[in-house]
Amino acid sequence: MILLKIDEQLKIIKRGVVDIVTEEELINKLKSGKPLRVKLGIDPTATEIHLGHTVALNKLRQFQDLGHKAILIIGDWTAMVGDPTGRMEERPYLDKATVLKNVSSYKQQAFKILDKNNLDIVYNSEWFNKISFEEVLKLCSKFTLAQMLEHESFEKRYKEGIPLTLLEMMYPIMQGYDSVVIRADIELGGTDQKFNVIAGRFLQREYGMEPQVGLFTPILTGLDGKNKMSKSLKNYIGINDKPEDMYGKVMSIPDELIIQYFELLTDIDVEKIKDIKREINNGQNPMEFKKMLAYNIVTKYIGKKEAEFAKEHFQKTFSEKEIPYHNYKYSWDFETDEVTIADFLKKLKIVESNSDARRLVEQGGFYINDNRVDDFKRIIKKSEMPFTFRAGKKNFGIFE
RNA sequence: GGGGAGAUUCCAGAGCGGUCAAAUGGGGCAGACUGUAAAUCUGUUGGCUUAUGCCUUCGAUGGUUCAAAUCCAUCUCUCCCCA
Repeated sequence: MILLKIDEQLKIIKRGVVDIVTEEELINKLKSGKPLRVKLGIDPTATEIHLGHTVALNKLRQFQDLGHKAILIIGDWTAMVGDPTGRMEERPYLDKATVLKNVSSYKQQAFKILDKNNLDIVYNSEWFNKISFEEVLKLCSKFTLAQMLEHESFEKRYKEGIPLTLLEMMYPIMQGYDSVVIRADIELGGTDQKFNVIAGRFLQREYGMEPQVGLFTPILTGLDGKNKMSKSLKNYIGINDKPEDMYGKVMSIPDELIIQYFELLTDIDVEKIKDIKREINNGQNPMEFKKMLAYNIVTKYIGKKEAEFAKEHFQKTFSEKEIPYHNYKYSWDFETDEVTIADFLKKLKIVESNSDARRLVEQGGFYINDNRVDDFKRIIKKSEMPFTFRAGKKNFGIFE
């Protein structure tokens, strides 16, 4: 693989990157002409990768395409500890079985973005299972409390009197040690990873290595337009989402996020994105661009055919107010031929309790065959099939 | 090791013997409006065969009382100050 010229590489590398520590070191590393070892760590704390994760994954892919060596660290060990970054409370300690379960699905999802060929996948349990306590102490001796408190999350928690354990403070050290073990030249991460990445630089230096360069991508804002995209806040778009859901979720983002999403989640040319920005500012309906964005994202992560489908689905559902019941087919799966609304909704996992169901009905959010149901005591009969139902805005389907 | 403060429903945070399923705000959900945007407004937000009824909930366990989130004891956890 022949590497591109340095300035051409830099142009690609720097797209969507908000900070480099340091650019000068990066250039020097590129000048060596050798493929660089580019590290990205992901902790399998949940089963699903969402678009927030893909920002850095995309960047890693770009390095692969440039001929560098991608090293994906699966933090099966660090996942148990949990990254305390940005957290105001201790994360529940994940058990090994859960983590292992997450690992396999993570890998499958990561391959949607990464090139399998030029990729090393390593688990940090490989070294953390073996590390001696002596070595751990040695690592700890490199850091002072004051250094740790430079970490904003730690300082904040400390100052506000919120519990902060030593275990959590070990996290940056562990992540840094990963870089030492795999001899990373570059580490990718969101800006929130700065402290952890810099800890890696620090440790590498202590171990007599040239420090890695930190390359930071912005944090993708979630669907609520306020917080970072995360599973726990339920403001995410999953990489395994159904095409129509992915499309729909993109359509539901606040307008202010459109440009950010274009920049971080699509391969659309930077100049083109600037044009879009200008047009929106000139009063063009942002919805049109949002549709384009949604189409692009679905195409990229799922496929063109699915994107077409999702687009049509959206058009029908929301623009023409025709609810596509037929896309969600159900068969009569109840124990009896007659069920109450509460049982119906509980079985479909739309509500969790009878009270919940009652509320939904009382508030006018339940429809059968497009007729609002006011009577909570109404019985749904198998003989009514086929019929359509709708509960709130997001849940609907047809029984046939 | 010593002293002090605290643990409340999804979150923050009131309540400090009955009127407490527990104020208020945030979040969630539903409705109106709309571009499944934002903003706004309204309702709702423990559970139960809807009942001015019952059950479970205010860190845990025991106790006092006709009655406890509220008082007492012990325990667990957290924060602060001093060593």
